Amino acid sequence: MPETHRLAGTRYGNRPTMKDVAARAGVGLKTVSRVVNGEPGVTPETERRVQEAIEALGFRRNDSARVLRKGRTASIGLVLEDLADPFYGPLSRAVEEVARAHGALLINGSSAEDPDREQELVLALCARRVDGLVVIPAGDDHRYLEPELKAGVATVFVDRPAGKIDADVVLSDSYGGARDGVAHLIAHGHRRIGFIGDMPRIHTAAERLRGYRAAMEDAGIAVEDAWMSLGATDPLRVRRAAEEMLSGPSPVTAIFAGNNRVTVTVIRVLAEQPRRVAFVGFDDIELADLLQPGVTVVAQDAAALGRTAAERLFRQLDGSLVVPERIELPTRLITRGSGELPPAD
Amino acid sequence: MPETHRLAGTRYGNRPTMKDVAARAGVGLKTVSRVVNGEPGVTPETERRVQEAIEALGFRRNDSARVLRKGRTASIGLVLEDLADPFYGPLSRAVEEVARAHGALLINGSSAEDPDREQELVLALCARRVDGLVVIPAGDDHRYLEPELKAGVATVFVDRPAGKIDADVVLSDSYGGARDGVAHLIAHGHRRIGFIGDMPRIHTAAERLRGYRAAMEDAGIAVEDAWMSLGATDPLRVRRAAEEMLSGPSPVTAIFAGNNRVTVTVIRVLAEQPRRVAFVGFDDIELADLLQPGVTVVAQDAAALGRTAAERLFRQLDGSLVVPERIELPTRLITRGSGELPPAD
DNA sequence: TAGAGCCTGGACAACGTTGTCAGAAGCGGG
DNA sequence: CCCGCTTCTGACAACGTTGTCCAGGCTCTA
Repeated sequence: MPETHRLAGTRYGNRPTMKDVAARAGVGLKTVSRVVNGEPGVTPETERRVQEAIEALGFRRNDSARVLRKGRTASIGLVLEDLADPFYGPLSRAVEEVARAHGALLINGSSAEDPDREQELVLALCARRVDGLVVIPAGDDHRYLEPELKAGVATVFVDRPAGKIDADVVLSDSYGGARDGVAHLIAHGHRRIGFIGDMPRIHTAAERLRGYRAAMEDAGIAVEDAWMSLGATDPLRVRRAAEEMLSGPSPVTAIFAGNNRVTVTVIRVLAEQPRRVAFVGFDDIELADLLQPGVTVVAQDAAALGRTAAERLFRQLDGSLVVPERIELPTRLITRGSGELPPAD
Repeated sequence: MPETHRLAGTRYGNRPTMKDVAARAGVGLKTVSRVVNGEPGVTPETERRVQEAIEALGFRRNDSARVLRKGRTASIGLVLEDLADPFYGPLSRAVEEVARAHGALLINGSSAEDPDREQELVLALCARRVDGLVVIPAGDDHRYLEPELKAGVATVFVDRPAGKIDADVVLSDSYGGARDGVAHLIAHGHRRIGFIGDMPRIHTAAERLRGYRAAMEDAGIAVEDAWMSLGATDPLRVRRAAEEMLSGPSPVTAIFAGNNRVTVTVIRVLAEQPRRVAFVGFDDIELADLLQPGVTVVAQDAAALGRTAAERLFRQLDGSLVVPERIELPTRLITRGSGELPPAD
């Protein structure tokens, strides 16, 4: 009575299993398995009968059972900060493409920059036995991953290095990029340059700050505290920070922004200013070329970050990689106008 | 000999199981299960011993086995068109938040607007026994999902309706939004208005085209074929289409763009034009307010689409929803300047 | 002190699949 | 006509977890 399936009544219907298919096709369980997996040694006639039964019952192999038996899940996990951030979209997509090329699915989650949530997510992924992990870390202590690494879970950190463990990491050259960006402003005559960035506990933020300081020092400029705002993340605080450094006793004539979110807010503030203030931002943003003036940025290639990380991940899984490495991708200064404005004081 | 674990030598190390933990803690298998799941009936002293063993071995529960036993995976699948598209980032994030609130993980994939790839992804997700699916369909025939629906896989379609099956769907009011946007241009004196949109086989594209036609008809304007470009997706073709309708025998004085990608390209083209051409785009874009002139758009709330869909999904899983419904979310016309320019001919 | 009842812990089966292995059937050659 | 070989098929165990059920030890009361 095939109807019992629908009548069984549990809200979550009983799905047909290979056993059901076998019964319907009048063959053995293993034969169904063979057909489903395209293994050789099945007569065309038998295969047809099995296919028919599969079709009729709407059978789909239960991958949980398969994974349990085989050990590999053909899925990888991606933990990032915020899927909605335009910087992570292309990165995520690049990871997905590589995963797809290797027949793997992508499970992903946003840590919202919260170390606990990061750990929770990563461990949940490990419990699902993902074959590998791509992590954009929020925290700075990843020793909780030691058992996983030992167990052979491939792991690559992206955008920021892992904390207190030895693991692969793929980064953009935040320090060099920021230094070049600030040096660019200095080369155009600026000396009072503001820096607005994220909390220095975030590696990239710290590196970009370091790049800013290095460029200033190289030029022999003493940085004033009032020129730096660290940890301003939400638009309101960024706005306030920008307005303050533009109106203090020694107002800045140029601003360097530490990431894309800061950039969009600062651009808004600058658009309201009576005088032209030079600007360079870290991360490219869409339509930057169409603004007046065009926005000069230090661009990093988010897709390349994701692709590089994912490829490394699968090379770990191949067994062709053993020693963790640190890969740093270059950034690119794109001049569009805002960074080439002269000081206006 | 606990060392055998490390020595075992299979590249994919043997992970400790509950059995190993039980042996080490000197308790029964089920007791470990109880501790791991926080079930009652374990002495604090026993629990401590078990926890210690878990810690020492780096044990993580194998969720594949758990799923196999329990039937639910606590994960949902999201199939969309392109994770890298800024429209889908917030949508995806919203789905994730709702999933998280329900203790579920999110698996997602991009169909790249390819129906076969959509089906492949969806079926892979079903094989993993996701509890539910949020699908932004690429194809127009979803009968392949019938067995899944029957089996109780909660399913919600977003942004575009399902094809040939009866399922929940959450949409933006593409027709109404486009009609309003075009009517807005007409109200500002335009009569020769161009439309550049995606392939009409995509539901939203067809609806927006329908809205355009409706607005034109309402105003008694006969639409010329040269004013419409359908299926131009890549920047080059969009550019060509825009340039053609701006230079023909009866050049348009305004353009309506069918989605965000078309919008950014058209804006570039218009910026190069000697005369001012009015513009309204479907979908809001970042920094639209800072361009000269500001970009008038018909905005849809991507996060709300995702949230609504996901909430409906979990209500299906609760069992509180039975009858598929079609929910249409309103759009909002945001005037910023480009849509209020008068005709310049 | 015996009996009732509770609390803790463990043995065992089951979930749906795949790997192993052995049996059955078909076929050709001696 | 029988043997041996190949080709196809199926029985069975195992993967790691959880649900069921029972046993043993304890406390409490009469």
